Amino acid sequence: MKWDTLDEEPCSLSRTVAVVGDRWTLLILRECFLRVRRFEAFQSSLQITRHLLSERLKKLVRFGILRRVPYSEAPKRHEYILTQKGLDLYPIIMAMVHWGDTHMGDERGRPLLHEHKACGKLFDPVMVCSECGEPLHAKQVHVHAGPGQRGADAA
Amino acid sequence: MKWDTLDEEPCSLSRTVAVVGDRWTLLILRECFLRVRRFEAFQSSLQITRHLLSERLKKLVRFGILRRVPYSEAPKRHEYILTQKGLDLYPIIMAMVHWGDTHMGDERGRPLLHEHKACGKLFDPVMVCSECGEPLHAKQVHVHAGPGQRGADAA
DNA sequence: CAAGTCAGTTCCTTTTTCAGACTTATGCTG
DNA sequence: CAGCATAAGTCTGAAAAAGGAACTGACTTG
Repeated sequence: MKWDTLDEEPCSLSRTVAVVGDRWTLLILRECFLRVRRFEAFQSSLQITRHLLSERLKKLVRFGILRRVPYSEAPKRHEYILTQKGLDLYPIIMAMVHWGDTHMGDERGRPLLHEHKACGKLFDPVMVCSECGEPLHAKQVHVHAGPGQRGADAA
Repeated sequence: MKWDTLDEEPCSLSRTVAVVGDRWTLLILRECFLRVRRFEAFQSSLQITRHLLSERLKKLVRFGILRRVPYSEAPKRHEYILTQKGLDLYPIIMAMVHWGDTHMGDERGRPLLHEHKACGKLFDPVMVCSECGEPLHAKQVHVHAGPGQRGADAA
């Protein structure tokens, strides 16, 4: 597998994996959604090596997930803010959190609870069909080749 | 970071990342959802080295995502089938596919189209609140510490 | 009975990752 | 203004993971 051109594969999953398909990147994104924005803050909360953090942040900026915004001119300093493209990763993160809550829990209960400000309740994320609104299950989905297909790929 | 105990972190995202947080594992799961089940089939469609494939399949079986089921006794052969725990990863995969469709597309259009058998239409997956049914956005969610929290973690 | 298939395993090389020290620019403190 | 702190990196050598390719073993098929 040539990981450097994974984002050009005729498979949307591969293209997403090219961006978020490694452990550190997913953990960095978790921190972003928890409103962490600065290099030192990422580093100390994740205990990631500075070298890798630097590299991963650059990659996320290159892919347009984060924007590097100056917050101080005197000593030039920047923070990393989620773009819309980055914010749109939220369902992926929430789906992973929910799966972890459901299948990897321990006796202490879930680590975090999520409140939906719109309705004021604690909730779980549910994935539904955009057309009929019913919850989706793998076995009820049929896959067709789309216009962007080459041979046979994707999920 | 001690990757070998990531599945015991007080953070549901970390625990999920422990299982699916690498590129090969995600691509293997894609194939599973496309009904690939056998060693040779995974290997030839992904071009993964046999060594890594063997290791990843073992890990997925150990975590209870796949079940190794015999399909021939004479020469002992097995296939790898998604368990319920594995099928429940579907929203993660679909969220990734949808993000790829939306943000990593090229001029040829999307590689695959998904039909919901229940309603018969081509659809996109949408993540909604389990309580009010409205689509979820990162900025409308407030996070509270849950009973399983230690210090401060998770998304 | 030679060749092929399936599901791995073994061995060796190359690439990534890790841990920690070093750098650069600046601000704060006495 | 010397000395320490802070933020955001870069550099380096050792350890771990991934890649490539050949090898094994238990059959099956022509």
